Amino acid sequence: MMRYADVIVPLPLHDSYTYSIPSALESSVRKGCRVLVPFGKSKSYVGIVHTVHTKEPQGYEVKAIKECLDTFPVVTEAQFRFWQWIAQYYACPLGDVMNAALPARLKADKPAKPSSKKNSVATDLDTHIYKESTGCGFHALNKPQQQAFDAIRQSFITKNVTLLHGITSSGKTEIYIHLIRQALSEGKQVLYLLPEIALTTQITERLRSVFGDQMGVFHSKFSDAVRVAVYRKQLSDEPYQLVLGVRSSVFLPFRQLGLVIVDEEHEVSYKQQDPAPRYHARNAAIMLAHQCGAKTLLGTATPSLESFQLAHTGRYGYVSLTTRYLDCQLPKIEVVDIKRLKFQKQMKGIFSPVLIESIGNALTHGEQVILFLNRRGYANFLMCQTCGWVPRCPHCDVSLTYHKKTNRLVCHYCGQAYMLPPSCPSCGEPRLSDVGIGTEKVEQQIHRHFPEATTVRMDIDTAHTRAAYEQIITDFSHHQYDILIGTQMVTKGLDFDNVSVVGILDADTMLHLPDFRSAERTYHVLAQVAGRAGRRNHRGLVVLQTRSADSDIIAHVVHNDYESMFRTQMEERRQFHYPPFYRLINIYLRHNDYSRTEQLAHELGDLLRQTFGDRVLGPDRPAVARVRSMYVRKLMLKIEKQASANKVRSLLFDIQARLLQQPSAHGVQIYYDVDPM
DNA sequence: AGCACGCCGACT
DNA sequence: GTCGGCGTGCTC
Repeated sequence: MMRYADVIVPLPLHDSYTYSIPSALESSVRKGCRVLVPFGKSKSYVGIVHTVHTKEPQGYEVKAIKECLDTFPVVTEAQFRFWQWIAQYYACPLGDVMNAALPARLKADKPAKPSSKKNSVATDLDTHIYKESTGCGFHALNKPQQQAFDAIRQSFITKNVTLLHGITSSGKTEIYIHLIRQALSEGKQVLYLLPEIALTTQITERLRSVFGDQMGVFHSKFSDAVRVAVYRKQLSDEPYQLVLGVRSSVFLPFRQLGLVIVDEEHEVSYKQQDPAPRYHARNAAIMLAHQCGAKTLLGTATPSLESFQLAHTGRYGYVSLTTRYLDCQLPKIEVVDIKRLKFQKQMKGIFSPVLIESIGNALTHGEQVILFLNRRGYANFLMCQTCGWVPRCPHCDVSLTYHKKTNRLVCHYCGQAYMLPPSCPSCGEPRLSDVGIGTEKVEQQIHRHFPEATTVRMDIDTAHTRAAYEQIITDFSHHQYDILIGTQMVTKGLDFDNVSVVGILDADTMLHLPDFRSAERTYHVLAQVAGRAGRRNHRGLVVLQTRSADSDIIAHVVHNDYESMFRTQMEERRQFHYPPFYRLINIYLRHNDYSRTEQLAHELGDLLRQTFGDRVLGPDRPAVARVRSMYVRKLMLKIEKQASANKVRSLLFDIQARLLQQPSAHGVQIYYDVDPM
């Protein structure tokens, strides 16, 4: 009897495609193998065999599989289960999941380039694989750590997920190391997840010194060849027992997964924005662990409200660690009311007198300083002082950021750079003034106040590659620079011994973003930045400049009072129907015609309201209402947490189908962002 | 997502 | 008369 294969192709298509299996390939084609299939008039794709069956398809002419690329499956049964969950929960096609899950070279129809490339693969790997494990060594737990370790083990007896809430410098990594060692000794595999920019050489080397060649590293900045090599090794009979990786490492094959560690679990960068699948790596990791019968440890100094809430209600285990390593004190946080100082004309540009004095003190004592400002570039934007005209990106509907060094206007959304107009195109005024501050301007003003100080900037512009990023960190920790000026990037678990002062230049922009999470995020970021200050036996100082000196959040940060922040924020979330009490689904609608976009968005809104009533918000213009010349509208759905996610999804798909039936809905794209950040 | 097919404007 | 613009519709 003729055999057929349902194949997943790496395209955003909802249907599965059925091909006939030529008799010559009958023995090799099975579930999880890659096959080369013709698709359309002239193209071929590498797809993954999903099902093999004998049911002859009706209504179209079946094409045959051209080639089978594997003798053994490259996607395991467990991975299929996980793919299916991602596709269903995040409302996206399996093809999108396949795209995210497999390194590019596994999806290429030509095998990796021969000989010359092979060498570079080998050297690439060598740089990431150390010789031998140095065994246990320079790593006994202190008493609080040992207690936390025991409590986590105890908690895992009854809970699948445990939250480790440990303040900065409490030595969470040591605890992870002991848990990993424990799991490995039981023959189990461990996945250790870190946010992209927290996966530095520092942490890699630390773990490498303990686990040697039992550990593999999976980073998106590694070459595709290295990623394929790690993927293949995980499929082999001798997989890495420990994988240290970024969010996409949840898609690696595991045989005996026993423990997943999600470090910095509160990090919003775990949630993928674009493209689909828009998955949350922390939540996906919890599901992966669940499907594999493994345990999950969430670690952070500042838990997300979601995780803390689940720990609070007993769904997750909860272990806290409140003692700092080597008893180094938490820094002193001095709040500076820049609104008042501005009024009294005491501000020295963007610096308060206190900050200037503290920086000066640190420098004379040979200590280092970190200045934090969550905006890169020179100025926020330019504005014509006469008519108020502001340069905007013609493709993306956001204002352009002025970069002084290159004398260009840059769209921070699509990356496009523009020449400065010689005069205001709207009224002809020859001078445009800059509004707001960016890291570039901070650096310039620092040079004015401290001409002898050496400075380095860390933001996407200076640290766009992993190497550049690592270089800045290394140079700064070797005191090649006195002052580090940076965006969010400087907040990520970096430990510099010699930093005595941290300046937060403007806590307000973050706090006033039009986003229900802005208060929580501000707390996370400020608490993490503050944790960078302080040396062994030497209390650090944080100068926190703000226009909202009397706001709750600032007080919570100053008193290191997570629980009050939690209570205050939870009350707001409850009142305004936000997570963790409600589940959010953003529905995006995209079209290249302005009025059609507007009209269809309203029609979709009406259809949604017929089913979901006032759980529907919008349509609204999203923060960026036009991307690459497509108009975008956003609707938001707020669903009670206890409602069935499957029911909601099928209702959504019904409504989408009804809208797309109309001839006027031609050329419209609809996509979902489940649990948006 | 590609890629071909198709139906209208400016060229040899 | 034909070349080519990119709108639209399909891919097992």
